[in-house]
Amino acid sequence: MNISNHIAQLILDMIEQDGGSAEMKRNDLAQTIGCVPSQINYVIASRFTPEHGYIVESRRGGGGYIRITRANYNSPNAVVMHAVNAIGNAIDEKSAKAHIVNLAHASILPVESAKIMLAAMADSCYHGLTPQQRNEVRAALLKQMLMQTLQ
Amino acid sequence: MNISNHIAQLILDMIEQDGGSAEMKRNDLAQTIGCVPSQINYVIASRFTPEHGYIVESRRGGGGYIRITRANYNSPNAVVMHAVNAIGNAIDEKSAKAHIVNLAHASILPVESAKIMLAAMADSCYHGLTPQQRNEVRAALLKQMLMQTLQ
DNA sequence: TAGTCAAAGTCAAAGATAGTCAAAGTCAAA
DNA sequence: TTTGACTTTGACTATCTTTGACTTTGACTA
Repeated sequence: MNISNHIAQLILDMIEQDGGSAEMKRNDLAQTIGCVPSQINYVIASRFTPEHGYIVESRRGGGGYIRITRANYNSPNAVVMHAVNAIGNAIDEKSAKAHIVNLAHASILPVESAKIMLAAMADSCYHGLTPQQRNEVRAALLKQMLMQTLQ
Repeated sequence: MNISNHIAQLILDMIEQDGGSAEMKRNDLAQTIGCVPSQINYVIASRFTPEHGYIVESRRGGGGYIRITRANYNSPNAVVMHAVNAIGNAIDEKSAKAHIVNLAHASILPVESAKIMLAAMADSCYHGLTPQQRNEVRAALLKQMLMQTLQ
């Protein structure tokens, strides 16, 4: 068993115990497991992504922490998760908006929420970026926003 | 829990108790908490800014004090427009989130909307961009989303 | 008015965390 | 054997907090 799987399992256990979320100090966790701190980042980046249904927040400095929250996965949420997984790591304005409109149309997203997300998908917001960058940032944003609605 | 959070919580409680404002002696507060006086300044500078919706007044010398007041609002649209104007063409994650939390706290933004916007402000969404680009795109996005809520 | 003391303000250094990135290692499949 | 995906490592960076020396301001008294 490699170390990364071990770390992931520990985090999963913490989330389970804590009823849906886990908060930890990166250095402490690395210490108890016996790995370099940055490996925690690797594990999070590879196994606790929005596609996997997790939201990650963190803070540096004294009192810093990493918090991982699992979106709860009931049936309306499954549709959103499906969309999140379909987005990939880049998406153009039209496709992004189509996803949002679909979810709103299916009454899975409140109209208010959909409007805000639509506003954030407009190409005009991404002035100064290459088309490639735009699409990548847009995908990241859309996924984060959609995940947020599952909280 | 770090000391700064503790100080912030105390101040918040005082404001709550006093119905919107709190007045204190910096040295006394530092004494009771057990920190150096200048840490009070740090907490105020990082958590009780105008962006967070607070007004801070103070006076040195004998009988000196620090007074922190939660700003009160009248016309919701005006407040949003004020925020939009204050954002300028670049903003960092902390300030952006402060604005949103502030508007939500003043019941100008529904919690749902605020959550979505907060998700979109996270630095992690802007992977691959320079700090400058991040702040510019973030500002554009936040303004677009806030404008969207105007009625 | 000048001097003294009692506040609060400023700022930079040190400390405490977490993040990024690229190089090197591992291992299984082609 | 080569290749490529995945993992491990550590040097370097970014951010947030804590501390204390020094400065500025205001009130009061001689």
